[in-house]
Amino acid sequence: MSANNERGGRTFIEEARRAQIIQCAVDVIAESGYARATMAEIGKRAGIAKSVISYHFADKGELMQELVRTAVATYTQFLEPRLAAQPTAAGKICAYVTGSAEYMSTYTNMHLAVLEVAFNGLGPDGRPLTASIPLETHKPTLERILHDGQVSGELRQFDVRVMAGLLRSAVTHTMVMAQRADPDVDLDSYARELATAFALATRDRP
Amino acid sequence: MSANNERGGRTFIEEARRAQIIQCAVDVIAESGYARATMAEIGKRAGIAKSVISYHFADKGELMQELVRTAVATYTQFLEPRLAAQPTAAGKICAYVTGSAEYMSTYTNMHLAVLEVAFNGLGPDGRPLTASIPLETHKPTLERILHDGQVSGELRQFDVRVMAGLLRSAVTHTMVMAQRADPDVDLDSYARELATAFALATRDRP
Amino acid sequence: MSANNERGGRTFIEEARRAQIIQCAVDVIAESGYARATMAEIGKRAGIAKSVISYHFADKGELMQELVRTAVATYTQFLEPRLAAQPTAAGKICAYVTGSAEYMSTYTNMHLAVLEVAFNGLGPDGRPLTASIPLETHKPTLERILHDGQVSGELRQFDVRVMAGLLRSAVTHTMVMAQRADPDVDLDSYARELATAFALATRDRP
Amino acid sequence: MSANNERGGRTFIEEARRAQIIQCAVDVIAESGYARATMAEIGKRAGIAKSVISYHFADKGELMQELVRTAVATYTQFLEPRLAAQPTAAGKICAYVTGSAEYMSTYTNMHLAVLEVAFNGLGPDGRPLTASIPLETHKPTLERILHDGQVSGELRQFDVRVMAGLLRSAVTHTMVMAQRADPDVDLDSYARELATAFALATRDRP
DNA sequence: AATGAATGAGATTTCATTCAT
DNA sequence: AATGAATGAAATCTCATTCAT
Repeated sequence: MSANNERGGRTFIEEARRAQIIQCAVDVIAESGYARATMAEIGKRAGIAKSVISYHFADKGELMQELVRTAVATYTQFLEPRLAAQPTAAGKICAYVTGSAEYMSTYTNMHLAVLEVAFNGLGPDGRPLTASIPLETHKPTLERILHDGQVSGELRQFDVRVMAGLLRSAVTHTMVMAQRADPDVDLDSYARELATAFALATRDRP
Repeated sequence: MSANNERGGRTFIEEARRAQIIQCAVDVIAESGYARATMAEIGKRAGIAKSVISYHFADKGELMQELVRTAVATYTQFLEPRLAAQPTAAGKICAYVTGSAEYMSTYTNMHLAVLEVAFNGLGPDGRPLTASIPLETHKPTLERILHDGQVSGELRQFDVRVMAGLLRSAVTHTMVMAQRADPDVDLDSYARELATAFALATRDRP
Repeated sequence: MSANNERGGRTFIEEARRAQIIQCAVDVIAESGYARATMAEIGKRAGIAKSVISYHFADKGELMQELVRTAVATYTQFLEPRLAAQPTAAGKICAYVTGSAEYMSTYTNMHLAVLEVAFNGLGPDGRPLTASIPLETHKPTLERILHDGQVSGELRQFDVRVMAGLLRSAVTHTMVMAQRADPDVDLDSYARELATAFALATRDRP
Repeated sequence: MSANNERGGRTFIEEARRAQIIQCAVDVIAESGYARATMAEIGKRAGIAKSVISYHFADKGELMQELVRTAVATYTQFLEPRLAAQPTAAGKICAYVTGSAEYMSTYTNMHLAVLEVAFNGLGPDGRPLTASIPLETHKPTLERILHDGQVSGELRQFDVRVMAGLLRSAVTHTMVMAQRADPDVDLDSYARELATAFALATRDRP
């Protein structure tokens, strides 16, 4: 890898391989769980020797880090316009829930994989990173949305951190569990149910 | 272990050892994460050789299974009277959330450990058991409560499975994340905030 | 290994195994060189699985460290009485050279192995330890002997560090090379030749 | 490489590349030790891909062999006129020691590197070459000088192989160790000390 | 002449599990 | 009932080497 690793300056082919490897890692993790996602398994899935992974990523940690980075970027790009399109806080909340469901339908494995990594993966220090970075990604955004809604009088007075946390859980936990329990679940209507619940829980006038 | 394992017929000492080992596993998992909870580490914590664990449990899977069984039983015993004490659906929902917070304060490590196991552990088939048994434990109970509330006209018409799922997530995910982010968080008031949200989201008349 | 590693408190059997493993490592290194002395190779020589080595030593570094420690202690125990028996500086110098030759005949592999480790081994920091500790072991002793000889007027005025260095080299390098070139070399007479040279090079009156 | 490798018939550019690669190998080995001198590292130092090294040298063994050959040739060219300039055996001995010190000051890395290779490198058979070729290079020359000195009556009767070995060690071991211990050591005066010692140890009349 | 990419062999280390005592 | 000792499978990572371009 040598100099390439240091940010920027990567071949087209290299980018393609990295993307392919990340995708295979995503698939293996989503289908078989983090514990089974060994270098050998990922390599087998990609049809390459496991040392090829070592060639393109400094170590397993970097691979997982890149996987998470990719997933978060994809998710954010997916969600942002949908949030921006809604003028009201209620609209944004609904868009967050339904948009996440839509994302989850489109990028199922990626959504599952990033959660697996978040819960099972270890940081560089060897300690579990347990959802530290990835899952908290959108919390600041959510808190701002909720806060603005309270200021404008659209939403009632509640603890924004609690509600933001519940919103995150609804998306990264509730829906994921539902889909795991029944892969054929209709995420769309599931999300609408959740959105209704949040609308009632957050609106100002009872 | 010989014949003893097959349910029943365990010495008093045996039971004590098993309980001790489970407790040590709980502590190690809660403090250091599932990945670090090796047999050696658990044994060290218990002050015994790791082979003693193998002596009392068929394999690591059985240990984890028993850990989960214990935790679920404790949780259920803790929660049941609190639910029974509430005549209304709204009361039961509130009791579920606040009771869980109370449980989480009392049995912090157990609550954390069982989630770690649920997310990271592997089933007998080698596939991740991801929340299969443990997290779904109270879902039927919750669904019944919600359903009864709808029938009696106390609660509005929503999809009980969705709402039950969200309730489970609030307890096993939202609050846990909150505590991880800030170990000094006041779980009591956190739970009250959640309870309010659920009251608004589920009550019949707006 | 657990608690045992922490100094003291080792089983008899464990000590025996450690000694056996060290001895096998010595033999492999002396016969095939440091590069070939892999865990697998050492294990094979000892007739044990390579993981047994890991069981008794924290890592390869600790094994090498113990090997060097053992060798240095053996060498020192061998040499000390021979030095103490000589009252004069000249006698001690001669005893150092001839005693080392005798040691080398008795513990050939150990002498060779410790030099291999010194030159090829890596320290905990990953940098080569190149003879740092082991080879310098007796230099202070030599320097004191030479210094005392100068003070008493028995030896001429020379730089004691240079002469001590040359003495060390004669023993760890000249004789070793000679034996490698011809394994049947008579170390005894070889040492006597060296001793004569040093006597002439150090005595006071020409 | 095709046919070029077989001696002779190398482009000017080819020769330049080979020389550059050898020099970089020398520097890496001297500064970081043999174990760290991987193809990748040497390539990085030279600013070329590691496959370029494979292109110019059959394998790592050939590179090291060429490195040693170059170093020995340089050393010999450096030393020869200094030896020839001295008519007496004593003068040649002194010139050998001081000349080597001068060489070591001028080509520090090369001197260090060739020793590293001699001690750590493996021969074509996979066995360590341990100083076989390189370190013995000048021993015949030294033995002849010593022998001639004895015949002419200038030097006393000693075993020329032993004394030649000690002379080699003084240069390849004693001085190297001294410089490693203290990089600022004054090699010139160090060499003069050694020369005096050898003069006393070898001259005929006490 | 040069190189990026790929590869496979091999080294170290971890860990659940087994076994004789 | 307990344990120290041993084991083998598996995982990660390194490195010299090869090959198509």
